[in-house]
Amino acid sequence: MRKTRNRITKKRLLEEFKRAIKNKGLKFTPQRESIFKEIISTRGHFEIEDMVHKIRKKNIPVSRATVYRTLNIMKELGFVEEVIKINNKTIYEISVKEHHDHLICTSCGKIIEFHSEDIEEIQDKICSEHKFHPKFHRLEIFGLCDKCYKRSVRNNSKS
Amino acid sequence: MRKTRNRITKKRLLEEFKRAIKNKGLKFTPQRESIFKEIISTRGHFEIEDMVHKIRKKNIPVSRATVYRTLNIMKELGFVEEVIKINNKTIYEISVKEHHDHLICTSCGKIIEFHSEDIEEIQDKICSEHKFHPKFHRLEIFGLCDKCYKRSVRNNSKS
DNA sequence: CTTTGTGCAAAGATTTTGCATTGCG
DNA sequence: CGCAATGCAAAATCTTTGCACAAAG
Repeated sequence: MRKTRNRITKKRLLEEFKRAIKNKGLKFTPQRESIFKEIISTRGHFEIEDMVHKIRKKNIPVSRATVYRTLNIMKELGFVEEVIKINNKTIYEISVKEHHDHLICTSCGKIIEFHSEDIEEIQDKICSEHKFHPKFHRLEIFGLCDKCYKRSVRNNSKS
Repeated sequence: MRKTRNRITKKRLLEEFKRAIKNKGLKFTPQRESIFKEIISTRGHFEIEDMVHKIRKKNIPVSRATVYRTLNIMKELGFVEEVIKINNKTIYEISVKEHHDHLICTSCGKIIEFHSEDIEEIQDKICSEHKFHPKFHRLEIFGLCDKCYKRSVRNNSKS
């Protein structure tokens, strides 16, 4: 939904990234550009190996080392927020995109994104109660999507 | 607060773990017992190396391999919920303990735990809207604790 | 041109695994 | 005793780093 708006945002993000890189006296290389684009389009959910291969397919030579180094720069510059690993799968969060949270199916890995203004408000309240200064958050609800849930109910009744 | 109640819970948890292990035809060894205890007492926030050393200090021989293997068993049995890594730091969540969420200071690593019934309720609503069947969730708010926040304000005004 | 970036391969770090031995039940 | 668990060391992963060469500005 709202594809157009999304594309504009991506373009703008890339520009911001370019500016930030240069401001720091660093260089804007094809590698950094394509890595950044990949991260945006995968919304931060990707695996290093895949990213390397995808970028190489676009005829931009890139090494794992460069991906790691670029990710670190992006972290420093604040373009990606945090790195977590869930079962060897690296997940980065893009800071500038509209915030959303995740429903994650532990069976098939499906990720459903959602956003709740109510939750955001409560969080702000909690933070101020604890004198905590939030930068970003991550809310993940793990469970079964409807499909997997139904399958598991079927299987359990057998055992 | 409520230390006593806490200790009872730990003991009960250990009993449950023992039962579950045996039910599966597995063996309840000193290693597994001490690993389980460690996880409970650190509330899932620990590093593998530290755990190995702590347990060895109690004169129970243990290897990293055993810790990893035990963690996998505990995951299968549902005693720990998920494994995430934040900057090379492994965090496990104990499923049975009272649920709580985290405020995590990205500067000093301090973790403040909190619980909000309001958030739980909203989550349930969201899940049912998406036909999602939650098993557990994780809410982490990253930011700066008051101390680090004040320090960063001071430093920024210099640059 | 100068300085930073890149790839490669080696080094580190973390986690898993095969195998001989130990020990719970 | 028998089967599972353990420790060790080797292997498999994942990530970082040193260095020589390439390329952005």
